Amino acid sequence: MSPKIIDHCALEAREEEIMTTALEIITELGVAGLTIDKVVAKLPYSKGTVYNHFTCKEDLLTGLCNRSVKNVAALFCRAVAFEGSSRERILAIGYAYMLHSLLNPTEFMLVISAKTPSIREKSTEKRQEEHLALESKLLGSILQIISTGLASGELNLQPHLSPAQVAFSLWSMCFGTIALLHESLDRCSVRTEMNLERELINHSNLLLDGLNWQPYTQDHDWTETIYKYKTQLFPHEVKQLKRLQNGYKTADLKI
Amino acid sequence: MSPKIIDHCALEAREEEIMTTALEIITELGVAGLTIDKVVAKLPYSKGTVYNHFTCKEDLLTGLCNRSVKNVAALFCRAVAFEGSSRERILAIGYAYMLHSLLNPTEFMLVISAKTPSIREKSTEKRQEEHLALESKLLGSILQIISTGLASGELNLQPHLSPAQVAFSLWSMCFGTIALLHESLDRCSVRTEMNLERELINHSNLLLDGLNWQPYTQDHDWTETIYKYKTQLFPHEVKQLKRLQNGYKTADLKI
DNA sequence: CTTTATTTTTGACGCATCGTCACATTAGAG
DNA sequence: CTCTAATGTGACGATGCGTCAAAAATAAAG
Repeated sequence: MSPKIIDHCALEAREEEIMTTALEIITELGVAGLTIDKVVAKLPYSKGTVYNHFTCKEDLLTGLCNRSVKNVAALFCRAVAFEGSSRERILAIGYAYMLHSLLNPTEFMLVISAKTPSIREKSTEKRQEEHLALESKLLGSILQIISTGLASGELNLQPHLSPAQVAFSLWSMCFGTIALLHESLDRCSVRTEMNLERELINHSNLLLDGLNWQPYTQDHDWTETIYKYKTQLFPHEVKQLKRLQNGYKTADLKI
Repeated sequence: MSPKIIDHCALEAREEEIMTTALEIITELGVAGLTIDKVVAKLPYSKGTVYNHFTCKEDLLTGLCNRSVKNVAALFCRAVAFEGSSRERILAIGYAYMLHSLLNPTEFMLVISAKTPSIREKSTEKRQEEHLALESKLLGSILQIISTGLASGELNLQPHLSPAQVAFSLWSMCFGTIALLHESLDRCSVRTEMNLERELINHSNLLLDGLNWQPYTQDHDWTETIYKYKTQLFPHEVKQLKRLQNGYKTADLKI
């Protein structure tokens, strides 16, 4: 009677494998170069099997995007646990977001792509919901820091602002800054002169000063805080990033 | 000798016609539903002619995006000319951006789409450059207001911040806020409760307070300023928006 | 071991869309 | 009217998507 029932674990592993292969192709050929046929060609499975996991190309892209957001969420959790003032921890969130975007430029771009109607329109309801849930998790980390800031008195909200609104401001600020500066990596424009790390910290500090989140920018040595992020909070990621950037440099010299 | 030589004006008019048709299709069927064949079918020209104007679908999308940015630039120019303090004028920029995004949701989405690698990768160098030039124009309007703010003493930049950096912060803040809240139009999530106008004003005010751009949020009646935007600066656009929203409501009721 | 019922995989196929290119059309100069 | 070069046309090959009927795989029952 009872026939082959596939291990749920094995299924998930394969889904992971498909996504990894897709990401390789995207990194190599760009999002536009991604083709289900190419994915299948690189994989020991057939097209039908891939379509058992993802209903269409767009669904696959949303899946990749979600995997990326999961990684961001993990970084955010570490930022929440940073030993320091609440303002140091909220700044660490932005720093984590930035690190992630620099370490995984392809995946970060996917997050933007996935917000695009042409992709949203076609991907599964299920994966859409997963995406929203993951984003809520991100906001959750931010809200957590906000509430400890409120509790400690370092942050005093003006009456017309709710924690959710503040969390949203912080998030959209990070998103906008990173999204717009990311392009400068391979394009020349007004933004070329800009440095993502510096701009993000500046922009964050402006907003946090505006919120009256203490200590103010001028009352604290933020360089030192950032040094702590680099050495204590995200040492592994920073090392990886340096290796990546040196790799690029060497590659450029060879040309 | 000299054969049929097409009027430069006529050429441009036709390009405009193609873009308008494409936009109609996108509004109706979404970006994913856009097909060159569909555009051609709606047009009295053939496919070859369309391909004389745009090298591929993506190039057409970038063209549409640029047309949209041109309209934003026009609104920004009006914001710059607003009679009021420099802070009122810089806030008007964000308000203009928001109005545009609400009035032309399809086109605003296109701006995000056009930043997507899959589209950028394929569109013409020429149109890419045009896009950057247009963005510089937007930043130019912002910079103009910043410099009058500096001249009047209402804005005092901290030494580590350049006007360009401030302009960039303002731009990315607007972009991020609008981009992330725009989705709420047709999706339910944490953000549903949020109101784009209120959030954008809040977020702008936080940032401007952080910059010490006077008058501060609590020292001025911003409700009145926004009333002026609505009645004096962008009366036509606001009226159009109200009509649009009423239209939606009526349409909903019919279902 | 064979049978059977059921799940899973397969890849050829039909369909849609893309972008091209050889040919047709057009408008003015001779 | 004829010739010429710019412009327009749409049939065509190529590519990629998503499906589905058939094949393979699996595990319990006989």
